Amino acid sequence: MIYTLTTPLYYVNDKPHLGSTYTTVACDALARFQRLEGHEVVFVTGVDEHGQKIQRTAAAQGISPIDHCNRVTASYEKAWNEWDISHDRFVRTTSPRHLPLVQQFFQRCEEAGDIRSGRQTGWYCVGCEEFKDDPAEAINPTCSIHQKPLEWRDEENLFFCLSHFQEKIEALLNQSDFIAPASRRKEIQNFVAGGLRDFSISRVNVEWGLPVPGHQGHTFYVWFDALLGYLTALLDDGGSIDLERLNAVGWPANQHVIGKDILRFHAVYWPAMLMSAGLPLPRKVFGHGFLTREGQKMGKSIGNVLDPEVLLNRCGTDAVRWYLLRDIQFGDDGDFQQQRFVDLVNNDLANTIGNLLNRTSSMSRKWFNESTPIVDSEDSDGHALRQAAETAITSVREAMPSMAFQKAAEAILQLAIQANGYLNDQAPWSKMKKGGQDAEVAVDLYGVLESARLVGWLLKPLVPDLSERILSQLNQPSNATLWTGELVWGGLESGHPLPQPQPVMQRLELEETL
RNA sequence: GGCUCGGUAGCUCAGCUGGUUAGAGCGUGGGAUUCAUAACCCCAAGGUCGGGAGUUCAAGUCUCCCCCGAGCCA
Repeated sequence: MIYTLTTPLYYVNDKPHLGSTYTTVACDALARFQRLEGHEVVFVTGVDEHGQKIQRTAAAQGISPIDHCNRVTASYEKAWNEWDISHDRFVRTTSPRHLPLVQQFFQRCEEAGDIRSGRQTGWYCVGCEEFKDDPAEAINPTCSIHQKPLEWRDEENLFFCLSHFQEKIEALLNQSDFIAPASRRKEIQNFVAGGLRDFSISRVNVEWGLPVPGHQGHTFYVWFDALLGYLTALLDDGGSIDLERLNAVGWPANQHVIGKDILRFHAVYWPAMLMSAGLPLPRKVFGHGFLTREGQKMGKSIGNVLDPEVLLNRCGTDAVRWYLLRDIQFGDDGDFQQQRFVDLVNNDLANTIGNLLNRTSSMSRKWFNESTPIVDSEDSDGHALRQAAETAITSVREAMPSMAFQKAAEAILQLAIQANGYLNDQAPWSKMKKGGQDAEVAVDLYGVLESARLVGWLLKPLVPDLSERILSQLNQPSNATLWTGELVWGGLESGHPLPQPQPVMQRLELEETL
């Protein structure tokens, strides 16, 4: 049973910004979790490269569209590589494999009687690649999103008969778990209730697009072509491009993770297209929120854009991943606040977790021959921290599948906090001073080290690098592909050598504003 | 203009189907401790739950009106 997960296919207008990084990191955490749980995962990401906007952006730079695409796409690949994203597929809509898939899909829709031609006249925004509803007699209307003048169009287009799917789409949206988070459902339902209108899926005079078979001069509308990239990605396993193969390679997707702005395309247009082509529907569409910065929308005009590359180079993946996943309720809008970012990373990662490991490992080495203490299984099994550890494990496993990263992170932190508290209560350093209580101290430290080992494993999907450093500090192999066998109390070996402790997480000291 | 989602401690937010003195984390102040990354632990101050009216024995939690913010559609 394959677990298929997708990010949006990002539009290659510019290099990745913080928003696309956020989405991708979140998907990465989920993908890693599902793999550790034993699922065969296909994690898809990629880029959407067609459309008039790309054509014009390239022209403005005096380069060909494909050169522009190659350049921007390379920046995505580089970024995901640096962020250590564990995607299985990276699809490009300019890939030669994509064209036959789009044409096959289109033919199915055409044969199903869901394609018609029609005249489309009206004001068009190239930025949105959409016709607007401004009245025909409007003089110099502008797009409210892009603040750019609309262009008058009068052309023959092919239309997808979305109107044929009114009832079916309504029924789909009535399923309580199709759109997540639930708070976004009504907006889409109301949109659909207003009556679905056919939408055009081809353009004339846009050369930078895939040709529509049997319709000279038409290229596919970017959205039609882009959504199909998900299918191309799945078929990109060395086999043939054949829609019949889809269910063997991971379709339907378990989850499309997207920004809330493109929820309509994924929850309405896309399912209808799939229905027309006789293909199964994705199980869930998750529309997450947007990030602001210090309470303000990020934008070039305000000049407050936070570049993920700067963030990465200055602070590292762990810090940023942790902050984004732990502090922002995935689904809701979130605000990036630098001071809070620094505070949380230092408190949670460096102090609570890092220092816990550091202090305990240091004690254990000092008093138990540079190793973990030797305890018998009875003492280990009945350890005071065992319950806390098992609670944390259960919570993480419950929270992660629904992308409740915040809950998972809190559960892990809770275990570390309890272990720190336990140490302070037991005060092994005092016992050692008094003498004669080595056996008791051994049990105390074993339980804390074991908790740290579990924290290390539980952090793996969220902050994989830090996880590895924690486990290696405990002299544990971290290369297991499954964590089922690891997430069991008592896994830490008695009398196991411990390396000289090194801080696993540096405190962030940011003097400057990033 | 219609619709959707928010408005709870300085900050970010939890508060399910209405029910004891409204919670957490961060920040701030104080204390304790020394194993540790000036760390960890404990304690404290701090809120008329956007405003108003209503339903109820009882409302942050339900109804209506208004104000503010974000977004979707016009």
